[in-house]
Amino acid sequence: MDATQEMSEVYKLLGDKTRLTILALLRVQELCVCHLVDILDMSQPNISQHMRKLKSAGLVKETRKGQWIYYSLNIQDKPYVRLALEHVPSVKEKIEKYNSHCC
Amino acid sequence: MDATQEMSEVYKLLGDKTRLTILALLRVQELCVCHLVDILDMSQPNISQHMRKLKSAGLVKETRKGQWIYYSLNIQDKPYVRLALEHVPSVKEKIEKYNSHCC
DNA sequence: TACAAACATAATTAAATGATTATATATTAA
DNA sequence: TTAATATATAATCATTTAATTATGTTTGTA
Repeated sequence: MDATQEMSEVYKLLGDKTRLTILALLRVQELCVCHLVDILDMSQPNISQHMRKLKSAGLVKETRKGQWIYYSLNIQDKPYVRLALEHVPSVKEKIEKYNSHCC
Repeated sequence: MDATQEMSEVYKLLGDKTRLTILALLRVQELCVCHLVDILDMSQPNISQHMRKLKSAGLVKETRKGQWIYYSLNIQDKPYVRLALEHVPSVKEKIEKYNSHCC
């Protein structure tokens, strides 16, 4: 797959409001699925499916912490994704209440 | 429509290899439909449909020059689109032969 | 060990999307 | 005015996609 194709595949992933918001949230801090379900008010399987796509594209990575699986950004090597996320409106206020506890 | 939604709509448009290439080509110079048909080796209606989407999202504008309709970028007010296109692999070699004539 | 919680996966469905085919419109040239 | 060229639009079709529903897997806990 050529580079332009790869870029368009990534933009396709950003081309969904839910996923774009998830990535913007993860730019603030790592989060587990239950956080995302709560913040975005969507079903758990729906969030999981989005995370699977993001993960298989290499945009996020996961870390299990006991019962919870935390997702974080994995875009060091994708400067254009970083730039894209820098332009997404702030989501910090959506996230602050989750700083210390899980669901 | 909120700003994040708008951004995701734009990324959805970039999330197609044909359209991403068209935008990269237009970054080099304005082009008419017949150029794009020729360069991308796709059907005229197909290109026209893509141009309609790009135009209705405000990413390109058109100028009629006699028989031909030239498209050009219209992204002065969309810095994140400019940044995105700066990272698309160069398409200059695809375009050079069209500098002076039309189809 | 048994149960509950967190998450993933699979199957299904409805809607959106890209491409094709056919046709219409507008401009230029004979 | 007729024909040809460039482009747009409409209709159709196959594929993809987001979401839901149902079920499976793993981890922690009673």
